[in-house]
Amino acid sequence: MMQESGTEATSNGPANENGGASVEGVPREGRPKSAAPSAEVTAADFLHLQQHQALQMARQILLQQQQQSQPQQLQSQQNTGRKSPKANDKQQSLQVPVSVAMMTPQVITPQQMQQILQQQVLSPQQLQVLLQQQQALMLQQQLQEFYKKQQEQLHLQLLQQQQQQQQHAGSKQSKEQVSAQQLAFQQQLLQVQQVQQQHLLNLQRQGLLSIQPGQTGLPLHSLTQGMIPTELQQLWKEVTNAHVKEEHNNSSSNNGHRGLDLSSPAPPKNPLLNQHASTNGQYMSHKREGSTLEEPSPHSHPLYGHGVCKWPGCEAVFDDFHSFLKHLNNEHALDDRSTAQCRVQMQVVQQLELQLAKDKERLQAMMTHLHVKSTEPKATPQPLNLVSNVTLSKSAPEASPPLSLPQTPTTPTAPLTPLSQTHSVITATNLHSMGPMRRRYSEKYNMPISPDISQNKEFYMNTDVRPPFTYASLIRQAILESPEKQLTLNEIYNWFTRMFAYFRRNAATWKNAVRHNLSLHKCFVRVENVKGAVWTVDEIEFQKRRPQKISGSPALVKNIQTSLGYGPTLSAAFQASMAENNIPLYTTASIGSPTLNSLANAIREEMNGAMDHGNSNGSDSSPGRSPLPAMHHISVKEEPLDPEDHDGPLSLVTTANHSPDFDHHRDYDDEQGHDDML
DNA sequence: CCGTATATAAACACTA
DNA sequence: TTAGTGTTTATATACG
Repeated sequence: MMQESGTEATSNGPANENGGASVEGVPREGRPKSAAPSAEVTAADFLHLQQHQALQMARQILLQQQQQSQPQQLQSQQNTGRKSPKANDKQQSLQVPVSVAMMTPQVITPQQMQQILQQQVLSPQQLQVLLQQQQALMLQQQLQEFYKKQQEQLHLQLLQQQQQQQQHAGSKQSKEQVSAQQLAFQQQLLQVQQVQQQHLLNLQRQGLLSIQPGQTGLPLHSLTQGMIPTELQQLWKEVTNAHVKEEHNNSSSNNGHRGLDLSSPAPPKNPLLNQHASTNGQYMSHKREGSTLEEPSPHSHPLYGHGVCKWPGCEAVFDDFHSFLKHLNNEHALDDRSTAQCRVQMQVVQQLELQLAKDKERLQAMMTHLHVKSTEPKATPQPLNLVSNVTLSKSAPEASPPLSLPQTPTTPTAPLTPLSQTHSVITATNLHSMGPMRRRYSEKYNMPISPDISQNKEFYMNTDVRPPFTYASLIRQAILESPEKQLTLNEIYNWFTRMFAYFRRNAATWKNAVRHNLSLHKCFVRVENVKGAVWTVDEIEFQKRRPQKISGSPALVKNIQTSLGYGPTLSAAFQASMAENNIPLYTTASIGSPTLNSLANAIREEMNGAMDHGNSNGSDSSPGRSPLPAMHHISVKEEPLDPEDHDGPLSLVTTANHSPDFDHHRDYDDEQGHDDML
């Protein structure tokens, strides 16, 4: 296992080495990473373009629906997307997203392929490339079909709605119904989007777009998340308005979107439902070896469908299953070619899994975003502006404006921190194989965590992302959150699984870790109980060990200890959460969250106990602020770069509530690119 | 390079 | 005997 994590950590690294240099990351980035070329902009723009087209399409349909006059001209909209200034070389592909098959590579007939293979004109590597191209081309063709179907479905659905609306023009329509309809519509859009992503994927695989794993995540993701929600919202508004105006009844419209399985969930307005669904989806993804692909059965074969051999690059037709089997054994026996093809297929699967993970994340983000939106309007726009300001004005010498912009929109959705983490994780390798939580929060101050704990909480509860806290921190929090400040081991387990999707798998591993931590750290005290034993937290011990951690930097320790008192690991998390709660989006959003409050209290307690001088702490009425000044101290002394960071948030606190987040966010992204943050 | 902190794995003991 | 709980040791990694 450990070995795994090691390699994974490495693979995670590439996420953003360059970004890491931005603020505080510079000094300690010793981790291995792959280079981070700069093709991302192109890829990102490409995706952007595709999304744009999807939206265009949707708009078109909407227009149609509302005006009921103009004919559909979806295809004509295809080339209206924007182009990246840097993407000149790729513009060709960018401009023809839907008809990529027209691009250079030509589809080779099975016979030709066989010939090529048999004559061994090509090296294995060349074969791979060729196969990839062929696969991509075929996929693209399929995708085109799918596109059409999607469009038709969308159209059909909307037409149905119109009809229903007309039919029931007299009756009244509940908002739930409207939203259900909208969701259905959204599902369709999502599907389109997914297809487009697959499309992009194909291009990547084909080598037409070179995107490094580490890079894709950030730009692509930020783009997708950034753009879709906002624009979707607009679309929905349009839809809503139209509906409201016409006052039609579409009670059964929900059924109109039966199109693809994805739309089935179509939850009326309950975000929890959505989250649940997505959570399940994540679970599904864990069983990767599972039934995602076709399962062999006595009468059918995964490589045999509709009378055609589905071996990559082979489309041989067979009337008879047995002849297919014969073919399979003869033509696709174990040899270099098959091995190479198998490797290619593995890559394909990997990519798809990666894509799936991304899409899941996006879905989650969208859900979260929508949920948030209901309670907290206009989260998206604000951060956006502020971010750019903050980023540009202060710490972000390296922050590329174009990137920071698209990034921001995502923020409100998925927790800043986690989101970025997710980026790296998902992008770099896969969700499940992250390295150990090495990254301690000793970098404390730059704990970007999320602005709103409740959001973070939700995020971690539903997203299979490793929380950026140490086991000790988590255990402590679990215990402190409990009414009696004591928990049994099993209760601690339950807390972990309840609060973090990540801990719903690999139970043996993390449970062992929990036990290990309980035993290892003096701060966890086992108390015999009537019915067994419970674990409690010895705060004094807990705080004791922090100085030790920091002791690494002798000169600073004093200052840190006195002014901060809190340790990197544990309180770091809390600090961050606190800080972010109070400072950023907090004012409005966080109030409702009990967890938040308890957390804040815990932190405050911790701070009070720990901060001897209390100057930083005492002066603050708000729990969130105290950490920051302290952090400032540290940063000034320990890391020259950080001050800027936190100066920013600090100064901004008074002025703008949202900006700090993003500042952090950016940092965090960098951080997380390198590591897991634990 | 070293020490510390953490994560992970695993062996082992104890107990219900 | 088994599963759960605790303890302990070993190893790897990140970081100061």
